[in-house]
Amino acid sequence: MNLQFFPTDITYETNVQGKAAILLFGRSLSGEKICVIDANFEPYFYTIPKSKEIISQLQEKINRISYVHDSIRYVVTKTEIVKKKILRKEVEAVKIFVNHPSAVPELKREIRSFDEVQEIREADILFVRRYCIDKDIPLTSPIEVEGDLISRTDLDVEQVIKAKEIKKIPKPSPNNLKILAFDIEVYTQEKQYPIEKRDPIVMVSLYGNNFEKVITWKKFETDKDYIEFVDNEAELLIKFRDTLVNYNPDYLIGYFTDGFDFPYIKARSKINNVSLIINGSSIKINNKGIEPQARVKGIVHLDIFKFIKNIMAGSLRLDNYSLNTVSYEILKERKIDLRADLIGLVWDLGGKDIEKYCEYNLKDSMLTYKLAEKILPSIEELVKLVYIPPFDICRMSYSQLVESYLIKSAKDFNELYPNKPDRSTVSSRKIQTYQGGYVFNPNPGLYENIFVFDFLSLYPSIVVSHNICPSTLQSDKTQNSHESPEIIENNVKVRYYFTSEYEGFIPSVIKDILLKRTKIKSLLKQNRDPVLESRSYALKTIANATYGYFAFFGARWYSKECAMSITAYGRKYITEVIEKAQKNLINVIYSDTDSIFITADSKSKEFIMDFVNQINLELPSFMEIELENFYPRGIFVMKRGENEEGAKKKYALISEDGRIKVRGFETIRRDWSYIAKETQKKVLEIILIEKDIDKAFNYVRDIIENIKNKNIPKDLMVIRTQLKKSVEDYDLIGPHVVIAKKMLEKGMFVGPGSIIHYIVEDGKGLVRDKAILPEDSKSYDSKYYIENQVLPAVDRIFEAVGYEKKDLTEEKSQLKLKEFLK
DNA sequence: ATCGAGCGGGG
DNA sequence: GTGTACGCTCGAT
Repeated sequence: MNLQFFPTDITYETNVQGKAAILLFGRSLSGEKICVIDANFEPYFYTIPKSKEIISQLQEKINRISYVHDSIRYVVTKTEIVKKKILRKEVEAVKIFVNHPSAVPELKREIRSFDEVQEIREADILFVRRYCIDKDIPLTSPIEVEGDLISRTDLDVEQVIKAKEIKKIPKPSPNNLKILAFDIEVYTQEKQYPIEKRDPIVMVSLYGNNFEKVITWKKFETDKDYIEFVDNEAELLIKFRDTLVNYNPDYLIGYFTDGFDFPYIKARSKINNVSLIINGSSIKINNKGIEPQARVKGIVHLDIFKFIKNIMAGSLRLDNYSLNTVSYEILKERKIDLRADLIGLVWDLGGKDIEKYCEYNLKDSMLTYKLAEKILPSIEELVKLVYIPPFDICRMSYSQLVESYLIKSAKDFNELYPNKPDRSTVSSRKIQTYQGGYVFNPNPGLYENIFVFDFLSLYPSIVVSHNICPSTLQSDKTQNSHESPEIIENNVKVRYYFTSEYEGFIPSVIKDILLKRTKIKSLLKQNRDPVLESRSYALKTIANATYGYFAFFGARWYSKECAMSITAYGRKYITEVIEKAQKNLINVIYSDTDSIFITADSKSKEFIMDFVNQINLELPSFMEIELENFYPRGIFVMKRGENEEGAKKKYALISEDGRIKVRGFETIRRDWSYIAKETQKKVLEIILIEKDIDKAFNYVRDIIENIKNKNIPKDLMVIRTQLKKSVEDYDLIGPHVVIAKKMLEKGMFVGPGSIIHYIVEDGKGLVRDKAILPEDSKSYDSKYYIENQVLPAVDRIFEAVGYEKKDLTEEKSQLKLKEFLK
C-alpha cells in the first residue's frame, strides 16, 4: 500500500534479527494516527588513516572485526573507501557499517586503538538523527511511504505499516496535527511545596481543540460538565492515561512538565502501584543530566517552558518566565488568581470551593494550549531546517541548534563534521577570555524617553561578508584576503586573515540562511503569512546564534580566532553608528554588543526613525538596526569606564503600558527574604512610576529604621530554602540544614523537597548559628537584615542616582539629597 | 580563593 | 542512548 503522512516522533527498536528498525509515529493525511516501521537503514561511522597509502590495509583489518560481549554480537558488516572533506580539504576515509547502533561505541573504541588510525569521525550522531538526515526526512513535513500493513497490538495507533520505501514529498502542505495540553494540581500544605512521597495529585486538566476535561477524586456539587469524578488518585492516573490515548494527540504540551508534572505523575504511579503504558512503553524520565526530560512513546511531549526559556527569552526579555507572566506577554491573558499552596486546605474542607481549583487547573492547560498554538509553528520550522525531531528542538539551547544545523549542512558539502572537544580542551577554552562586544557604559542615573535599537543580523552578516570560518582562516596575509580590524590579544596587537579564494563552509551556510530570510521578508511585505513569519523567525534564530557558537566552549567548530575577528568587526560597525548618532546630536546612553539605547531629548520620534532608516541604507547588505521598544523612563546603575570583562549590566526600564523590565537584579529568588524583595520592588516602582527618588530614598530609610526598631512583622523576615537531600547527606551545613535537623528533633516531617523557613536571630557566629524556626523566634538580627538583605537589594540603585550606601544607613544625611537635586 | 548547594519553572 | 547536559550567586571552609 501507499500512504502519505506527517511524521512527528521517531525512535528505534531492535527486531528479532537483532537489527535496528526505525519507528516513525505520525498522522496520515486522512487523519489517522499511524506508525511506520523501516528496517532498511544501517548505522555507520568513519575513520581516517594516518596516511593515504595504508588505507586498504586498514580497511582489511576493520573488515575482520567481530566479537561477542555479554552475549551481544558486534560486527562490521561492510566497509567502503570514500572521499570526504575536512575544512574544505580532501581526505580519504573508511566508511564502516555495523550491525546495530550499540555496536558503534564498542567498535569505535577498538578501531581507535589501531596504529593505522588517525581519528574516528561521526561516531556520535544518534541513529534516528542520522536516519532523518540521510533519508532526507524532516519531521512534521509530509512523507510518502510504500509498504505493507502489519499488526502490532502493543502500539496505540490505528495503522502500522512496514516500509519498503519512504521519501519526502517535496511540495509542502499544512499539517493536520492534534495538540493536547495538560496540567496537574497537587495537594499542598500552606506555604509549602508538595512532596512526592506525601502529597497526592488531586486533579489533572486536559485541553484540546473543542476538548476540555478536569479529572478529580473528591466529589462536590457542580454543573460544569468538563469535570469528571473518579474514586481515588490511582483511578485519576488511569483516567489520565486513557483520556490521553483516546484523544491520541500528536503533541502533548505542558509548562515545566519535564521538571514537575511528569516526574510527579511517575512517582505517584509507583506509589499507587498503577502502570501507565502508552504505545507499549511507560513514561520515561531521563534524569541523567541536570535537567530531566519526560518522554512518552509515540506522542511528542513538548515542555514549552523550555523553548521559551532557552530560545525566546532573549527577545522577550521578561523578568521571570512563569506561565502567568509569559501568558500575559504573549496572549494578554492571565492565570486565575488563586493561591496554589492553599489547595490542601480547600481539598480537606471539601465542597464547592474545589470547583474553583478545577477552573484554575483548566485555565492553566488552556493557556498552555494557546501558547503552543503561537509557538509550535516556529518549533516546526526549526525542525524542518535542522532535521531534529520536535521533542529535541523544543529543549535545545542556541548553541545546540546551530551545531545541529551545521551537522545537517555538512552533508551537502561532503564535510566530515568535527568531534566534540575533550574535557581538557573544554576547560582550557573556558578560562580563555578575549575582547567581546563593544560596551558603552552609561553614567548611572535616571533617563527619560529611551529608544532601544537592536543590531540583529550584525554578527551573521559579518561572518558572510568577511568569509569568517575555521576553513578560511589563514596563517598569513595573502593578496585579496579579508583582514580583521586590530585585536588586542595578550596585550599584543594582532589581525586575522581569511581567504577570499573560496567561500567557507560556515559563511556559505549562513549566507544561504540570510538569503532565504530576505526572500521571505519581501514576501511578507506583500502579505502577512503566519507560516512564513515562523520560518523567518527560525532562520533568524539560527543566524543570530552563529557568533556565540564560535565562542562556545563545547562547540565542534569552535574558533577563538573567528570569534575575536567577528567581535572586532562588530565593534567597528556599532561604534560607527554611535558616532553618527552623536553627530546628529542624538544622545546615546548605553550600548552593549548589538543594542543601542538612546534618549530622545528634544528630538521627535520621526527624527529618530529617519536617522535609523538612513543608517540602514548605509549599512552593508543584510545588516540593519530595528526598534526593539520605547521606554518612558529607565534607571542605569553601571558606571562609565567600568568596562572590565563580565561587569554586571544592571538596569530597569518601564514601558509605556507601565510594565517594569529589570535586568541584572537578582531578587526574584526564593532564598531572599520578603523584606528585601519587597523593598527593591517598591524602590524601582517609586523611581520609575512616580519619578520620585527622594521618596524612594526615604522609603528605604524608613524600612531600615523599622528593622532597627524591630517594627517589621517577622513574616517578612522569613528566608526560604529548599532541602534537596536528606539532612544526613550534607557535607556543608548551611542554615536551612541546621533548621531541618531541629525540625526532625521536634518530630516534624522534613525530607528532600521540603521548604525550610527560617529567620536569622541576634547572636554570635555564622549565619547558621543564628538561624531559628519562625515560630520560635522572638526577634531578628537587624544588622544581618539591613546589611545582607535590604542593602544589597537596593544599594546599586541608589548609587546610580547619586547616593552612597552610607547615606541610607547614616543618621540624617538629607544634605546629600539636596546636592543631588541641584 | 575554592567549593558545595540552591535557584529557576512547577504546587 | 552511535550523546551531552545551565549559569549564576551565596555561605561555609
